[in-house]
Amino acid sequence: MTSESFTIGMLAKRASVNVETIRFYQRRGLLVEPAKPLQGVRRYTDRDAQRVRFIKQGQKLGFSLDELTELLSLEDGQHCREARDIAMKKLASIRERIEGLRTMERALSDLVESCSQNTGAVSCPIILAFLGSSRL
Amino acid sequence: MTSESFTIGMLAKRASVNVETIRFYQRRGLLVEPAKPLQGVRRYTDRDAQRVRFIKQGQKLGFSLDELTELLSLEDGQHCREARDIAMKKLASIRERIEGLRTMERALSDLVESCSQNTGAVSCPIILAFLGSSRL
DNA sequence: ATAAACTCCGTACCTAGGTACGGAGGCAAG
DNA sequence: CTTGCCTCCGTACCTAGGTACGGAGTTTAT
Repeated sequence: MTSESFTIGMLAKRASVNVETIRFYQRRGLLVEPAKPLQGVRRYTDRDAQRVRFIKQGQKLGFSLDELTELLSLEDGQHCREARDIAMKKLASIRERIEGLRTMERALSDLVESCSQNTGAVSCPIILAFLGSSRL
Repeated sequence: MTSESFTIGMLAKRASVNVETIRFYQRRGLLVEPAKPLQGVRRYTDRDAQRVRFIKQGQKLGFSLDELTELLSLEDGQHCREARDIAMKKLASIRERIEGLRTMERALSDLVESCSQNTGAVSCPIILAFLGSSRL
């Protein structure tokens, strides 16, 4: 049922990306550009579509294209330790980002709250907080 | 103690940014470029330094330069409700980002764990998970 | 067989938030 | 009065991850 090979436009459709994205990945070295036949256009296979989906999937998990290039070099599934190391590093950085955002969240929600209690409108606590960098 | 006015280089130093950043903010409309005297160079005051620090402070809280432009228009402290609305929107988007990251964190830590249990190295679960997009 | 649709290829453009460069003029100290 | 920073100004460049454009060749459908 899976067709043998298809054009770049079909590949893009199968992987739910733009044709330009495919070309961009080729330029970035994430995908190999198949040789162009003397007559006709380049042909792609399911493996290419799978690779593009791999990239998109990885991006959803927060991996950069550089990191995905690294992961793709382990494609054969025989480098579990390396893949795990990359994933663990990414996990650590995600946890850091969560912590940073939580700090922002606390500071900001404190500000919003003090703003709500600010009757009379003498001066807005948010503006004050930004101007005086002592807190935050 | 506070000097009356100073040059762009001094302003940059006081606000802990590069001179180019000051100029960039002027181009973006976050800072007003003072008129250039016929003789000599432009002069800046403590208010300018305060404004730059406001921007840097806001960035730390996750505000974009566009949002800070908006906040700076409320500088007089008399628009508490508007400032609070902006802050609340930002708070909501920060909470969304935290949720997204937490989803990534769970998925990745599951992968790392299954990787650790993968003795024999038949095929790496991380690679498999990326290839088959069914899970995640 | 011809028009529509698609591919190929290079290049330019986009957001965000700056950084870097280079020449011309100003300014202050020795 | 000259050496050596500093300012001014425009423009180009950077990362990340693409998107858009345009002309020429190819393929497909009618």
